[in-house]
Order: sequence, then structure tokens, then C-alpha cells
Amino acid sequence: MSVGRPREFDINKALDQALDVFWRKGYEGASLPDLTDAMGINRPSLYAAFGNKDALFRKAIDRYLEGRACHFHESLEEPTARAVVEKLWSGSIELVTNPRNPRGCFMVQSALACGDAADAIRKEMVKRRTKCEALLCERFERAITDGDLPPDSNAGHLAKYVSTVSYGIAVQAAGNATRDQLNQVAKLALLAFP
Amino acid sequence: MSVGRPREFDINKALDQALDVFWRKGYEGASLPDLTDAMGINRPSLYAAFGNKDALFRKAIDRYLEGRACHFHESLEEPTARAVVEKLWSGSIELVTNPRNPRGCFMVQSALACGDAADAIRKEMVKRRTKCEALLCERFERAITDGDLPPDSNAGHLAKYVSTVSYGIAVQAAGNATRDQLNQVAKLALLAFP
DNA sequence: CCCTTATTGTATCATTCAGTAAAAAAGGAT
DNA sequence: ATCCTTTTTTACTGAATGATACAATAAGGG
Repeated sequence: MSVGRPREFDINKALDQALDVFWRKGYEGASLPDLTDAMGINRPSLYAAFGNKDALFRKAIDRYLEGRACHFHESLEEPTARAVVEKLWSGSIELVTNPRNPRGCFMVQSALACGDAADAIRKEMVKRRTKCEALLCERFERAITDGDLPPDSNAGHLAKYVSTVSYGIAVQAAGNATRDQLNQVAKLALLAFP
Repeated sequence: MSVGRPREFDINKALDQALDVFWRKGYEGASLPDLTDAMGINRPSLYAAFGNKDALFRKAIDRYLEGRACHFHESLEEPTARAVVEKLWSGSIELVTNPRNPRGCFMVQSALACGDAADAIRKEMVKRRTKCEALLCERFERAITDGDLPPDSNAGHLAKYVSTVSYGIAVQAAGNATRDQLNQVAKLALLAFP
């Protein structure tokens, strides 16, 4: 098939390892030695396979959303708006407190505030979070059309509320909040949902 | 009084400038040139007055909580638990969307995830956030004792919920959320409060 | 008016940062 | 077996990092 010396590492496994480092340490806090050590490759291999630190991070975002955080897109397919929110929050709680993952949410904590050099990354994360909220908003608009939500509901406000609670859960998990505590929070937060 | 060459800068004004830099760029993202430029002093003056970057940051935490974010402690003195929450959230929204401040909340975004060198700072921020939540919890326990909240309320759960919404508001503000949008979120979130 | 004390400016320290050049190594193609 | 292409390895680059040494400077106390 491919000509030349075969690559000795699995590119997706390496990307998963890089994702974990970025997740735990943030974009700025993750140094190239941190990344290459975790990925089990040396620096030129990283650059050849992924471009540079910026490009590697962007690939890690996609990997996160399509893999570890796939509960988000799945939750949108639930039959009712309330079920969407329940699945979204419970899935988030499972993700951010899973001992196999770094604590907290990659989309929130990997580039929330940073220096000038990383500002493009920060903006990209803002865009991604906004995009997720927009998808949630569309889902609620459909629920209103379907009569699933009251006709006087405001899909935008609801989407922002649901997103806000998700982000708050992520910050709590980055501290020492337990799964049970966060489930209690979600249960309480659901009272505000129509 | 003091002997020796007098300091040429106002130490609290310099600390305020440093706080702003840490707030906008995070602990790791703020370089010493960033800090000294904003503070209008040179490096040895910074080290003589504040110790080092770590010590400067810790002084900035106190400055933040006692100054810009004083609404938190003030809100605890409101007569009812509901009024506490209303003042806490509205004060937070004012703070994190005030154009005179960096976007978002210093306590959330200055050291949420970071490299090994900054891990002590990250832990300190976790401890501080936990402390604020504990104060909120105590206030709600008092409200239960006073009959202000229903006797079957769980102060711990309520405190965690209120904190979670606050953190979520902070993340939203670090994005592009407007004050009006966040006030809508707070209004909605208040429906879940007894 | 000198002497002590503290701050300021300059210049520099060793270390770490992200990113690469060049040669060695491992296969497939001819 | 020998070339060709790609990956791996080693070593290195210039720039930026946090932190200081040292001398010049400016005030107050005796």
C-alpha cells in the first residue's frame, strides 16, 4: 500500500493521549515534552503527523466532540426537550467525573483565559461552545413547533440556561465535586425547565 | 517614618493592574513583561514589593475578593435566602460583564486547568471557591433555622446549585454572552429555588 | 553633611519554550 | 540487491520564560 517507512504509532491513540494532556493542563499548560511523552513519540513525529501544537489541539477538539463527548449530539435526538436536557446533563456529569478522564470539561477548561499567543485557540473554543448552544436552541425551537414545549417558551433563553448549568457543572467537577452532588444539582436545575 | 528611598508607585494601584492582567490572561498566560508593563514598574520593583509571580497572584486573589467581587460577601447579609441568591447572581452578572473589567470571573478562569508549575495556584483557587460555597451553605442553614427556607431544604444542595449557576454565568461571560442574556438565565434559574 | 536604607534601572542569569535540519532506519518497488 | 519514499532519531535553533546581581539614585536620621 503506502510507500516509505511505516508509521510506528497509532495516530488516533496518540491523538487521544494528546487530548488527555490538553484536557488536564489546558492549551498553554501543555508543553511539547508533556505531549510527546504521553503520546509515546518524539517531536518531529508529532510535527509530521499533526502539523504543530495549534493544529494538534484543533484535531483534539474534533476527537473530543466525536468521541468522549458524543453524548451531546446523541442527546439532541431524544424525543422530548426535557429528555434532551436530562440526557445532556447526566451525560456531562458522567463525562466530567469519570475517573478515566481528567476532571472537568475539555471545552470549558482547556482555553478559557490565556495569553496572546493562544488567543486564536481561545476564540475557537468560544465559537465551538456557541455552536453547541445554537444546536440546542434549534432543538428547542423544534420542540416548540411540535407542541412539546409551551408556545410562549423562549428557545434561546432555555438553551442559554441549559448551557450555563452545563458549564457550571464542568467548573464544579474541576474542583472536587462528586457525581452524586452534581446529580443533585441537575435534579434541582431541572425544576426550572418547563 | 520609613527610611530609604520612597517607593514611586502606589502598591494597590499596581496590584489592581496585575489583577486585571491575571484576570484576562490567566496565571500561566500572564508573563512578567505583561505584568510589569501594565503595572508601570520594572521587574526588580515587582519582586521587591510582592515577592514573585506566585505571591503576586495570591495577593491579587485577596484584592479581587475584597474589592471588585465584594458583592459576594455583601449578598450574604441580605435578609432572606432568596434575596441572597438574587443579589449574588445579579452582582456576578454585573461584575463579569462590566466593560471596565476583563470578561468573565477571575476566580473561575485564572487557573482552571494548568501545567505542573502552576498546580499549587490551581489548588488554591479550588480551595477558595470551595470556601465561598461553604459560606453560602452556612447562610442557607441559617435560613432553614430561621424558617426562611422550608425545613426539608438541603442547604448543601442549594449552595452547590447556586454556585454552579454562578460558575456557568462566568463561563458564558468569557464567551460573548450579554448582560441581558445572563439576567434571563438568572431569572430562569431562580425558578428552581424554593 | 555624611551614613544608612530602600528603590530604581540596566544588564544578565539559567531554563524552558515551540519548532527544525540532517542523518539513520525501515519498508515497498524495480 | 538497489533505489525511493517516508518515518524516526539526535541534535540543535532563536526566542521567551521567571528570577537576580549590581550599581546608580533618592530620601530620612544622626
